[in-house]
Amino acid sequence: MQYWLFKSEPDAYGIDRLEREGKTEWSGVRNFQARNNMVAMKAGDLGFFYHSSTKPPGIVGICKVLREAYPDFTQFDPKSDYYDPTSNPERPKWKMVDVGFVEKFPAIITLEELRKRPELEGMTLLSRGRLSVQPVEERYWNAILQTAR
DNA sequence: GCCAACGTTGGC
DNA sequence: GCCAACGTTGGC
Repeated sequence: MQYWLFKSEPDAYGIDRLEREGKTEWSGVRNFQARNNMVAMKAGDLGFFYHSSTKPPGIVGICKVLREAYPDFTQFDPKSDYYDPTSNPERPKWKMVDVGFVEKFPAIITLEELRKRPELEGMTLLSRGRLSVQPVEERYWNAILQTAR
C-alpha cells in the first residue's frame, strides 16, 4: 500500500466534481516521472487530492486508485488537447489510472501551512513543486492526516 | 501577469 | 551524450 498526491486545477477538475461523479479517469498526464508514478500505483492505494493554481493552493481531500495504469486514450485523439502524434497504439506512451472519491476535508490544508511544518521538510510537494503526480511517504501522509480532520 | 524552477527537445 | 534553448507549471 502506497500513498500518492494528485494535483489538479479546480477549474479543470476539482474535488467537488470528483465527489459528485464518484470516480474519474486521470488522463492528460504528459510528464514521464508523473506517468511512471501512475504505473507504480496499485488498486486500493490512497492519494491526497491537491488543488493547484488557485488561491490558496493546498490539499483538499483523499482519493483512491480504482484501476491500475492503462493507455490514456486522449493521446490518440487529434481533437484532444493531449493528443500526442509521436505515440502509437502498438506502444502507447502515456498511461492513466482511474481514481475514486474517498473524502473531502472540512477545510483546505494550504501549501503555506504545509511549508510551516518542520516535520514535513523534505516532502516532494515542497521541493518539487511542478510534479503533478507524486509519491507521499507514510510519515508525511500520517502527519498531514492528523490535522486534516 | 510575472518569473523561477525545471522538464523536454534538438543541434552538435 | 551534452547542453543551450525553449516551453510549461504553478506560486506569488
